[in-house]
Amino acid sequence: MSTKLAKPEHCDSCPSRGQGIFCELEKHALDDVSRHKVTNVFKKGQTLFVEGSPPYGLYCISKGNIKITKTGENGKDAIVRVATDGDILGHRSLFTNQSFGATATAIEDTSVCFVDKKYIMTLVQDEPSVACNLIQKLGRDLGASEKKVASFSQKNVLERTCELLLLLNESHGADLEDGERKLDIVLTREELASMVGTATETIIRIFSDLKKDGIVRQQGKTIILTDAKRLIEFANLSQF
Amino acid sequence: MSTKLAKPEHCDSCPSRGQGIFCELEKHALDDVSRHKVTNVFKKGQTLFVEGSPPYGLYCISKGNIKITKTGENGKDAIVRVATDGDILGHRSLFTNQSFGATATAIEDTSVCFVDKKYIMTLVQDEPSVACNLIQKLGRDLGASEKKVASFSQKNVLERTCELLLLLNESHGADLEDGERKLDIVLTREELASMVGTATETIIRIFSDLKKDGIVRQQGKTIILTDAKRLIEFANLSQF
DNA sequence: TCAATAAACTGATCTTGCTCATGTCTATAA
DNA sequence: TTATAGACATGAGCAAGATCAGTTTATTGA
Repeated sequence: MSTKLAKPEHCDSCPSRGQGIFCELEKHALDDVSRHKVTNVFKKGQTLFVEGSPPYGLYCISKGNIKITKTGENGKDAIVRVATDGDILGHRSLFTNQSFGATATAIEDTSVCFVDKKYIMTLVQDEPSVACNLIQKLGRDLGASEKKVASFSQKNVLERTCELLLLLNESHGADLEDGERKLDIVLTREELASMVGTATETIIRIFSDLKKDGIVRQQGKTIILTDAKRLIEFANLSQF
Repeated sequence: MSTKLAKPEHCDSCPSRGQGIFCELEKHALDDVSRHKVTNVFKKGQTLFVEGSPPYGLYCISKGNIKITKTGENGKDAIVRVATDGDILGHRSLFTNQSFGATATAIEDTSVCFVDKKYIMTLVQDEPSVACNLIQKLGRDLGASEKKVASFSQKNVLERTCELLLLLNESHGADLEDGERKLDIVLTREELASMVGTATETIIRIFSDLKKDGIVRQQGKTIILTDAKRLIEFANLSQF
């Protein structure tokens, strides 16, 4: 990881400007947000916060990827969500006055802005657009989560794996020549397994099958979807 | 179902007053909400809305229970959530401008108030307390949903079943003599199965085991938890 | 640059829970 | 009352996927 991550001095120049919850704010209001934030770069593997601890504010991802995990009794982690550019973290716990329900860990070097709890609370009161964007973010997260719950009830591991690849395609996919799609996120087999809710060995087996069938291929650690259409069939999807 | 459900003329006299998103509104503002709502009683089995259709407003449950289901390719339903007194429905789709991601069906005769989309949107803009309560509701729902995702990844069917019973205890439990807890919601084995994400036969087997072990018993259709402590052990829970 | 460690992979075996088949019980309607 | 349907229950066999054990291939770091 030699990518140098800039520490944007102002939200205006944030790589994720336009996607965050502050995107509709007027200039002077955004200036104010800028003054109240602190930017930090979290190295791959570093944790932003840990399950069970109380939230002190809101985390906005400027550039990078963060995994949100819940640890089970057995010690195995479940990745419930991956947050990327423009996504926010800690909002759920912050407004429900609960301690963090999950742990946030950087998957790669990621620059994150932190906004103090007190400030963000008043901002939500004063700026309806921020509240609305927050509601939208939460709504989308909830929708994604409930879809996941349904998948667990109704689909087998292969179907869930293909579904995950399609979701990663939506969030991290980039066009390649030949209509191929490159997933701009590096995940280990273990991480993929704990996103799908299966054993690492099972994910490995499924991936070798998908490679044999010419549906995915790999360029180093990067996954490339060569045949997204067949992936949709495999995932057994209706509405998307 | 001979229970006569009142149609409250004013939100002030709503059985779920104090739990809803309007609970912090001043009298005149609540009067205004009352004027903009329509109350309906949905008979057991009736649907409020169907997966895929567009939302026209917000549903507030006055009294009763509604199941939120997603239907899979196989035709089997997954119950992703049960909404009860004071809960709202349709908020997720309403603010994300998506069509309904799931179907809402009355589990029992339930009285539901409907508030028009346009009105609720302006209300969220004008009344920070409504926005905040909405954020909180969404946050709690998201927390519950992500906990469910983790359970699917990490727990077996028995553990998930016990976890469900404990959740139902939180939301629908009432004290009985001898420290027993009565679950004030009637669910078929099939419904329980689609909440846990397993086959109906499996839930039946697990319930007969739990009965044999003296952990639950039944009074007609009503489930009674006789030994909640052992249920917690069975569910393999850490934080609750 | 080589040792140490982590990640990726493969095969064999075992377990959980699904499916299918069949039967009982209970409620509701004719 | 009996017919019919839906919910509940139980057994047997099977399959998906977990676990365990071992090998190979990348990464890292001193």
